[in-house]
Amino acid sequence: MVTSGRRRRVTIADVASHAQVSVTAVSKVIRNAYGVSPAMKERVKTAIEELGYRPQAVARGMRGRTFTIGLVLPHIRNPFFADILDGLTAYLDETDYQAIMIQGGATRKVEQRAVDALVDRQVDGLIMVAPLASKARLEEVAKEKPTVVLARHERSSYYDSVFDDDESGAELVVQYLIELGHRRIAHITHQDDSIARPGDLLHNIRSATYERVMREHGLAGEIAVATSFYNEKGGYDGARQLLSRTPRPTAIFAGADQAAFGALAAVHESGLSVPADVSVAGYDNTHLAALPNIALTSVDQDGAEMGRAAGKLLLERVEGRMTPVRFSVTPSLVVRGSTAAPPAS
Amino acid sequence: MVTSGRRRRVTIADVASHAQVSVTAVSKVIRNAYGVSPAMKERVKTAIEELGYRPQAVARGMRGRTFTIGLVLPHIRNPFFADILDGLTAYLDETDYQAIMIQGGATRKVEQRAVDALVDRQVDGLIMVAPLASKARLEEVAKEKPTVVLARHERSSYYDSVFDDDESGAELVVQYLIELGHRRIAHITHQDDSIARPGDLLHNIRSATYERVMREHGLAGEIAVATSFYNEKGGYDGARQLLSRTPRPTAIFAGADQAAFGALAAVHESGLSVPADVSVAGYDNTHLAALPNIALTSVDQDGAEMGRAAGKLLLERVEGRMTPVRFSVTPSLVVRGSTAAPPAS
DNA sequence: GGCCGTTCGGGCAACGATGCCCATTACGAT
DNA sequence: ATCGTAATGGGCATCGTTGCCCGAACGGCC
Repeated sequence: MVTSGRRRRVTIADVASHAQVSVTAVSKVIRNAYGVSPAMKERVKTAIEELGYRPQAVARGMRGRTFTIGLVLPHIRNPFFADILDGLTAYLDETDYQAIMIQGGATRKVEQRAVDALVDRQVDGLIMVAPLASKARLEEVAKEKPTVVLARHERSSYYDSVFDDDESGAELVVQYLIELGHRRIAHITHQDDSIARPGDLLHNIRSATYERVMREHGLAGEIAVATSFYNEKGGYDGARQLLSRTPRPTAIFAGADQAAFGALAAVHESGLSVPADVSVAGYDNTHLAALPNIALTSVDQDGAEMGRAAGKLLLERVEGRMTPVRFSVTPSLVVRGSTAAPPAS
Repeated sequence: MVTSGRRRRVTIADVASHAQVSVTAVSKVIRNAYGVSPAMKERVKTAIEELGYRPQAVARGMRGRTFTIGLVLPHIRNPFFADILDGLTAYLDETDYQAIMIQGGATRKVEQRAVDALVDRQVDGLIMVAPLASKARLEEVAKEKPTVVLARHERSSYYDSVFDDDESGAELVVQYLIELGHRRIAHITHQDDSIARPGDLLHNIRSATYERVMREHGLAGEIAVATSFYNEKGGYDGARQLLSRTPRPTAIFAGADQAAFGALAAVHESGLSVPADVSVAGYDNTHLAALPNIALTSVDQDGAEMGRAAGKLLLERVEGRMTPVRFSVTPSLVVRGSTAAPPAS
C-alpha cells in the first residue's frame, strides 16, 4: 500500500474552483492556448501561484507529452559524460523539458532494459550515449520515439547523430607522436559487448586511425595494440602488456584518458619515467589530465557542446522534424608534459 | 505536434481482445491479483508475450504507483557516486522498480527543481544524495513522498538516513598521521551552498573531527584548514595555500580523493615529494587512488552497500513503513604510499 | 436593426491502467 | 434439493490533463 503522505496534490480542478473558472480555462492558460482573455490569464495565474500548483507530468503523458527526455549513459564513471550532461542540462533549462538519466550498463541486455524503462515512462525523446545496440535495434527504437545517438558514427535515416570526429582526433595524436620522432608507438583500445558494425564505434575508429596513420608513415611493422578497457585497470593491464614487448614502445596512445592514467601507473611501476623513457597520450582531456603532476597530453572534444547539440536536435525531432541530421565536433590536441621526443638510444 | 512514430503502442485492451478476455482479467494477471485461474493466467501471459506488451508506467501512475524511484545526485563527477548508483541499481534489479536520476547541481535552487521534476513525474520515492536543502525542507519533501537521504547525519522522523561514519573515518586518518609522527597536519575542506546545520554535512564532520583529534593530541596550535572544494582544482588551490605557510605542514588530509589529487599536483609543483616531504591522504578510496603511481592513502566507505541500503529502506517506506531508520556504514583506512613519517628536519 | 465574423469560456470524451464491486458458476454440506 | 460459500471473470468509475467542439456574447457594417 502506497502511503505517499496525506497531503493530496493540488490539481487543475483545485485551481479552477479557486479561480472560479472552468478546468478548461486553466488548462488553456497553462498551455498558452488560443482563446483566453488577459483578465482570465491573470486570474488563473494568480490562483496557480496561490495554490502552488504544478502540472502532473504523468497525467499530461496520458494525453501526449510528458516534457521529459530520457538520457541513457553507459555508466557515470567517465567524467567526459559529465560534460555532456552539463551541456544538455544547460540547454534544456531554457525549455520546459527535463532530462532524466538511466545507466545503460555494460551489456546490451541491460542497455535495452534502460531504454524500455524510459519508453514505458513515456519520455518524449531519447538520447543515447555510446550505445552498444546494433544500428537496426536503434532504428527500431527511433521509430517509436524521437532519438538522438551520441558518439556513434553510422548514418541512419531514423535518428540524429552527434559525435566527435574521432578520426581526426586520433590522427592528431599519432601524427604528433611521429613528428616528435617516435616509431614504436603502441595503442590501447577498448573491448565491448556491442554488435554494432565495428566501424561505427568510436574506439574502433580511434584504433583503425592509429593503424592507418602508422601505415602511412611506413610504420606498419611497429603497430602494437593492446585490447582491454577504457578505464584505469584496463589501461594499466594494457600498458603492462605493451611494455613487456622487446623492443619496448617509446610511446603509448591510450584511447581514453582513464586508460591513460592506468598506463601512466604501469610505466612508473616499471621503473620507467614519463616522458623520458615512454610518452603517454590520452583522449578526452578530462580535468585530471590538466593537473601539473599528471600533465597528460590529450585530445579535447567539447562534451558540453555535444550535449547541447543533442538536446537541440532532439527537441526539433519532438516538434516534428523527420529528416536526419548529423552534428560533428572537431577535436583538438592539448599537448602537455607526458609526451616528448623518444630517448636517444 | 508530437510525431512519436506511427506504431501505436500495445495496450492492455489489445492484450485483452487478443486473448479473448476482459481488460480486468489482464490487469489482474499483471498485478498478480487474487481471483485468476491458472488457465486464465496462462492464456493472458501468452497473449502478453505474443504482442510484446509492457504496461505503461505513466498510466499506472494515474492510479497509484509508477514503479519508479527518483535519485538526486549533486553531480556525476565524483566516482564515489557511481558506486552508490551501482549498489542501488543492483538492488532494484531484483524488484519491479526502476531508478531514474536527475542532477541536483551546485545550488539549492537547482536541487529543488530536480526534486520538483521528480515529484511531478510521480516517482514512488526519492533518494537524495548529499543534498544541500535544510532539514525542514527535506522533511517537507518527505511528507509528500517516501524519502531516503544519503550522506547526511541529522536525525529526522520523516525520512531514513544512510551515511558513512565520517567521524570515525576522519579520526582514522588523523590518528594515523599523528602516529606516524606528524604534528603539522593540515586539512582541506569543502564550501557549499547549503543552509543545513553545519554538523549535519559530511565535510563539516570530517573537518570538525580533524580539529577535535588534533586538539586531543595537544596539537591545537597546529590546526590549519583550507576551505575550498572537494574537486581537483579545489584540492590544488587549497594545498597551494597550505604549503605557503611557514613552517610548512608535513601532512595534508584532504576531505575527498578528488581534492587529494589536486593536492598531490600542488605538492609536486612546489618541487616537494610525496611522501618524503609531505604526506597526503584522501577520503573515498576511488579507483584512481589505487593506481601504483598515485598510491593515495584513503578512507574506504562502501558506496555500493550504501546504495543497496538506500534502495531497500526506500522500498520499505513505499510499502508503508513510517518509522525512521538510520543505516551507517563503517569506513576503513587504506594505507598506501602517499603517507609516511615526516622528514627528520 | 439584422447579419456575420470574431473572441472567449466551458462541456466532455478521451488517454491506459487499476481495483472496487457485482454476477455467475461450481461445489460441499445439510 | 437447497443453501451458503468460495472461486472466478467482468463492468465501470476513476486518476489529471488535453483539445476538439459548441454556444454565447460582442462589435462592426450596411
